[in-house]
Amino acid sequence: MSDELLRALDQAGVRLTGPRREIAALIAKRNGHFTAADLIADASKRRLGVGRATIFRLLDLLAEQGLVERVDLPDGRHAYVPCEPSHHHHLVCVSCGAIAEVDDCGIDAVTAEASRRSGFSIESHRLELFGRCPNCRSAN
Amino acid sequence: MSDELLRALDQAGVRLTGPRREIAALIAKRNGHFTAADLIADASKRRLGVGRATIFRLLDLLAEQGLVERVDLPDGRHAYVPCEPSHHHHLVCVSCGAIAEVDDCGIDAVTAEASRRSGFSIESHRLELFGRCPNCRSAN
DNA sequence: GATTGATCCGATACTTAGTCTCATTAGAGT
DNA sequence: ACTCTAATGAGACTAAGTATCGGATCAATC
Ligand SMILES: [Mn+2]
Ligand SMILES: [Mn+2]
Ligand SMILES: [Zn+2]
Ligand SMILES: [Zn+2]
Repeated sequence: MSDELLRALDQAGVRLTGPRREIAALIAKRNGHFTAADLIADASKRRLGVGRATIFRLLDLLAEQGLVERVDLPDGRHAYVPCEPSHHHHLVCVSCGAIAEVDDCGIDAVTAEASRRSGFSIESHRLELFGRCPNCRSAN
Repeated sequence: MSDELLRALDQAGVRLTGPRREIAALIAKRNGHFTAADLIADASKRRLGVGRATIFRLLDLLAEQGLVERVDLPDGRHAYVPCEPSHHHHLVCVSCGAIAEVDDCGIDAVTAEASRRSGFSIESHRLELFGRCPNCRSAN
């Protein structure tokens, strides 16, 4: 349900407008990752009158709040996934686009080692794992 | 020097054309990451007559050969870094754009654990580390 | 060194993602 | 209900990237 997104937006002190409710519903209805273009297509299919720019604006806002996270697909597309606001990483199914979240399982040791070897101080990292989800594994 | 790129291209069995030599030289002259737009600007500044499309085409080709790798910057831009063809990851200096390469230091354990928890089979991963290089650390 | 054919080229048109501006609307606190 | 500001949709605009195509050029062969 989109209630979660809306509640979090309310929390963030921004207005709960009509278009935002509608777009949030579209996002909630999706599974796996989606692009801005997907949402724009959804919206126009349902004849919601929301403007293109409004969708980009809401995605930015949600990303700032950590409610949605940007994923760079291997093919170069920019997608988003609905998200817990805490730090974690994403498993992306290359077959169906399903997403699983994993929290840090040992990454900190890796970054510490990389820092030691390179002399860099590490401020942030991005780890994306690509593979096949349980469904797609058994389906084939 | 760009000789390394050219040798590798030759190895790959493609033609060593004039434009490719010139673009390779531009890449070799860069340090840190660069975007297609950077190269296009470099080329036009030097009045090389190379076409925009040729630059995109060579970047694709180099990326296929693993001589250059695409990095998705935190701000969403697509950049490239000159690269060893073997698997490894990149440390990106958020201040000056310098790059260091680190090979797998314990990532496999992380992906194995993520796979166990999620049921995904993991086929590939992408790890990017962002921070400050030794130069930029001491410069401030 | 000339011939030749596939590869590669630049020009140009096109598509798509994303941003910006601005006049109008509508949310939320009073 | 009133008000003031945040947010909206329309549309122009920019920038990234792709597709097409006739002409140039590389490199293998003779
Ligand atoms: Mn997430
Ligand atoms: Mn590299
Ligand atoms: Zn799947
Ligand atoms: Zn630096």
